[in-house]
Amino acid sequence: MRIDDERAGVATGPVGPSVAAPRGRRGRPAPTSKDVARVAGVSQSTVSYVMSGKRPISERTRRTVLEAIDQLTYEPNAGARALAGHRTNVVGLVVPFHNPETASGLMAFAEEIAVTARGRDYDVLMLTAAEGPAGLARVQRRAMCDAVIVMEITTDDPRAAMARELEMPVIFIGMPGDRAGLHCIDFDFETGAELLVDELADVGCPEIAVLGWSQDRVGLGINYVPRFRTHAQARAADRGIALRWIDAPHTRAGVEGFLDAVLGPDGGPHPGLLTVHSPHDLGAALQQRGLVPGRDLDLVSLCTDVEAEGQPVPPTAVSPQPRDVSRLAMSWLFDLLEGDVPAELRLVDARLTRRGSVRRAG
Amino acid sequence: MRIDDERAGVATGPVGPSVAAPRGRRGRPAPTSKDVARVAGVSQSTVSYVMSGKRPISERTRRTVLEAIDQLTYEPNAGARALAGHRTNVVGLVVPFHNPETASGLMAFAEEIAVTARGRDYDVLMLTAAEGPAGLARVQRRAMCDAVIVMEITTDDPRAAMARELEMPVIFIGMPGDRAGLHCIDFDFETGAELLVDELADVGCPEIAVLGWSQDRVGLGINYVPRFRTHAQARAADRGIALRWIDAPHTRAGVEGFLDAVLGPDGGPHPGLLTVHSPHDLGAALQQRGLVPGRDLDLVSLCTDVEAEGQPVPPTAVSPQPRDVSRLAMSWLFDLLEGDVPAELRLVDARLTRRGSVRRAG
DNA sequence: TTGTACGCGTTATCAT
DNA sequence: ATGATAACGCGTACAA
Repeated sequence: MRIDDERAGVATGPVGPSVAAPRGRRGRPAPTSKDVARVAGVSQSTVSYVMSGKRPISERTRRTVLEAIDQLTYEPNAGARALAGHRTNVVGLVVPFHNPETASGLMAFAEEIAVTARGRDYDVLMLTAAEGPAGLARVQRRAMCDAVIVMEITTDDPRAAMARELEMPVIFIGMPGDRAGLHCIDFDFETGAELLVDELADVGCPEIAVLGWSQDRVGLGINYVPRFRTHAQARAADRGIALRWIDAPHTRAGVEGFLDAVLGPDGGPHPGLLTVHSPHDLGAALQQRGLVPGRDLDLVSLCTDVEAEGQPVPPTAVSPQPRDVSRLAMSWLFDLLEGDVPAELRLVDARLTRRGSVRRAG
Repeated sequence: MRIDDERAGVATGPVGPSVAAPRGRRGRPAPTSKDVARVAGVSQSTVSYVMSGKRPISERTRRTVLEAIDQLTYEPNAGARALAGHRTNVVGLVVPFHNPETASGLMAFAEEIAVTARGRDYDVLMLTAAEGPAGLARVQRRAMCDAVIVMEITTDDPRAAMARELEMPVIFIGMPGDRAGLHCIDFDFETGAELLVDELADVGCPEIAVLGWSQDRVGLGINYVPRFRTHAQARAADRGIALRWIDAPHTRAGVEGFLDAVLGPDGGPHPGLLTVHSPHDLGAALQQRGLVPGRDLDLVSLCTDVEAEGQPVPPTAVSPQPRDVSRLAMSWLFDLLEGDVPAELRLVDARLTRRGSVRRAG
């Protein structure tokens, strides 16, 4: 089919047969468990028990019922089920939509959560961070989900107090300053920082220059920002090497400014470079200056494996593992839904992946 | 609070008072409309009618009821409401999680949809494209939402047939080859292509080189890819200028290969450049070669305003306007929920924004 | 203008 | 091992 001929107007008129077949009370209504019961020749409660497995059913009736379900393509009405069962089979996910910088990371989180949820017949309600703590209260009072996952926690997050009040399980990805009574899961940024600093220190860098987060991002109060920084600095001090930390925006200009500030004279020694940005811009800027990581200088990065391997010179890096974090959060969430689990902090291990952007001895 | 001292183990133990206060039947259950009725001294149905406005209520009782609602912080139980009212106040959103390239665009779509939904007291159920057509059938049979928005439609999309079967409104962002009976909304990529080609033709470029989508992306069968390409080529032919189209992956190497192939000799004339990628990499590669758009050559781009303005030399561009498309989709969706609206194609206007990356005459 | 009563489709508690 | 039946909380037709 060619589309050329249909672009006459910007708002094209009616197309196809739907004008004649108005949407509405077309087709039959969705089958109910009552229908299944009738077809299978059993009572409605038996259908329910076959589905839930909450009481022994003879193999014969079980098959009959399952066949009827299959034949009618029956699926339980979510509202009715929630009303009677006090369970929605839905998890809320509070998405921090601001900041396009981390969009691909957020998508990784969200996808993993959605897929994991479906794997246990759960669905995901997408909530916006803009609703704040009130949003959490709302979904609980309306009984729209059984639990909530909240991403991008700030040190002074107002949702922490709300989470403590709620009767519904809440899992924080990230952590507020005071996490008493909260279920928090996060990547081990502390160890990550140490691994990266160590990697540069081990090859004899006399100095480390860190390209940190933009001021905007620091201003948000995301908890892992100071966590990473503090530990990087502490480890550098332990190793007896200087560390220069420069926050810069996630732009071409930001990266250039950083390099201008930290690179030594041409031909001279360069400091070890550590970036918490996507290595994309930094890599391009270095290339432009004719500097190749692993040959002319040493570079390590805090970035996902996907980001690292998309680079011309993939950097040695620590990945914050969004997918692992999500999976762990979901499995914890399901445990919480089944029984009581003490509030605690769970950290996902940091690991360094070497990719040859550091000049290793030997 | 310092976190240093708590990193002893990777999985830290219980923290805070929640160990003593197990989650469970704490607090009271959410108030019901019956509770509101009792407090307000009216019948339950009156409460319902006050909320829906579906019958006249005396100002006095209305106030009393609203006060009771406020006092109890009552919110209607979503399951019960859906069961009785045959309406969920939820819209499904099918998110195409694959391809990290367009993550920031997807987030823009999703955020706009979520915010618009909340503006009318709707929520958003996040569905994965991985469920395919069956996912649409599922949410309808379970009565989990009142309508669905599907993004990233391919020319031969299997969800099109399903959408025609469903009783629930479905809005496609993008369009399949045969859109009879479907409600589709999309950006006017055809006009966008023409505007971009014209812009280069108008300043006398003897030739245009297009940096197209990666083969991966082309292979997905996203409908706007051939739409854009066909119209760009046709318009170039109309204008009597040559157009070279080169598909390349969204990487540094892809961009370099493109430039190597199309740029003229040093000092010689360069073709007008048109990129459908984010202009980020192309801009960097040009800069590295000492070429400044608007001074040494002409460059136009198909990218969002945010992407354009994040560049050192913001390119003249046509934005696919993800937010406008989302808003329009939602307003159309609400119309569909209120009554019958004929199936049609709605296109969002293409506009060119000049930013000085093209050497204009005069 | 307001109250009464039934039904929505499940789950879960009684019986048998 | 299975069948009646009572909630669950809200919307709405019917009565008053």
